[in-house]
Amino acid sequence: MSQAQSQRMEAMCESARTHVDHLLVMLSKSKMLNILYVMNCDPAPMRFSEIKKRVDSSSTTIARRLAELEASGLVNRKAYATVPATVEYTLTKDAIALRPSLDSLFEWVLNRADETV
Amino acid sequence: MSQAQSQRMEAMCESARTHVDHLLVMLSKSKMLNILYVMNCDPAPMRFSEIKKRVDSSSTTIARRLAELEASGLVNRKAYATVPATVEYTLTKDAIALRPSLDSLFEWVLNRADETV
DNA sequence: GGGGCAGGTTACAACATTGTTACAAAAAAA
DNA sequence: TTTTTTTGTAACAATGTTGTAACCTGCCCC
Repeated sequence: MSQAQSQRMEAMCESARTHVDHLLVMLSKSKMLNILYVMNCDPAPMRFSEIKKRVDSSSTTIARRLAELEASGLVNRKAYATVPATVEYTLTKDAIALRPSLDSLFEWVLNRADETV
Repeated sequence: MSQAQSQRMEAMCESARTHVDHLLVMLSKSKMLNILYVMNCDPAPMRFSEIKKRVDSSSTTIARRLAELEASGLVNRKAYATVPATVEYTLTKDAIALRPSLDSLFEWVLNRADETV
């Protein structure tokens, strides 16, 4: 392999690593797993207030997380011009692909919590 | 159901919820998923410096995370009286049960990172 | 006019987390 | 003797994150 190729490959690995890091940092933010989980449990579009209620956090945090998820292409946001406003969130195909992992992760968490009680 | 029973059940749910919360908060800490992942990838006991190198973080953070994992019964710590000190960490049975979830989660992360590159 | 609703945004103070630096201990190596 | 190694810990300043309270937009209802 030429030095140029090797450098390109290193750059690609570097890039992939930062993407992986970015995803992990995002997933590690508070309430992020909670949000993904409640949205995964119910395939129907979910409104802001419903997510907030199920996740049990402040509007600010929920709004921040949803914005981050949208920016990363994991949720779609659809606003309707009703009064009062209606906004629906749905998981994208990419996020739905996370479902088995999250199911299995939460199964583990719940099992563990059961045993610890 | 009597009121007393109902109260007991609520308390249990409450307790389970706090345990779930506690686990999720722990899993959401920085580098936590990274550590669990690198330890899951290699079933052999792993030394502090090796974990630090693979996860790429400061000693302080790695030490804090490992202490938290040990306190939660997810890793075992074994110190040998060698010079200089040797300390080995291994995942407990509980943590190993997390393996399929983590594998699948990281597969998703890596796939997603690939596509985004 | 005043109040309410959904779905936020903004500012800010309080709190939590991070990395850095310095330090330790103990024996072997230089 | 000084350095090196491993595995940390302590203190601290810098940085990041959180919730709260206030506010906003429409429009409808009283």
